[in-house]
Amino acid sequence: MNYWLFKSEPSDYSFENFISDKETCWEGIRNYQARNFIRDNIKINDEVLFYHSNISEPHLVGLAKVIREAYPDHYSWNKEHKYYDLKSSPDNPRWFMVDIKAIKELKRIVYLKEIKQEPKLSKMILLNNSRLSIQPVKKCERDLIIKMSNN
DNA sequence: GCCAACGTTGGC
DNA sequence: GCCAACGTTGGC
Repeated sequence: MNYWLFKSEPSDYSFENFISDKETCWEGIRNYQARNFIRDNIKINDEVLFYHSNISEPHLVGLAKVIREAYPDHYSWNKEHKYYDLKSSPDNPRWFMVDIKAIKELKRIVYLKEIKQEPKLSKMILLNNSRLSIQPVKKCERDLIIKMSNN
């Protein structure tokens, strides 16, 4: 099993929204690196750490798991939709998505500030490529974050 | 709201 | 294939 971090702007889609939906498709990824993770690496039952970005105190808020592997992001050929991309089509989809299911809120929110203060987490992509919205997390990193959320 | 970092686009 | 211009992300 692999671990991932998914970012979401809470004004757009918060973990609370996700909990009430129970499940969601992760549409709208329009970055090739993130797309490749979705298409090639994210597998059923992988765990997802849900991150709230672009707010005053960015933080990890909850856990989810993957319930459906890559399939074409059909919003990409919907002209009405904000995620429309004219170079994507049903015959030749450029963008993909997965479905995830909410597991639970973390017992306690873990702030970006705390992650920055923990030397063992200094290699996290979160701290080194702040723009990647889907990123792999090492098991040891994930375990430490869970431990922090339990304290 | 600002702006640094960085990915993408497109002219050459 | 280079690289300037541009757009977006996301921390602050």
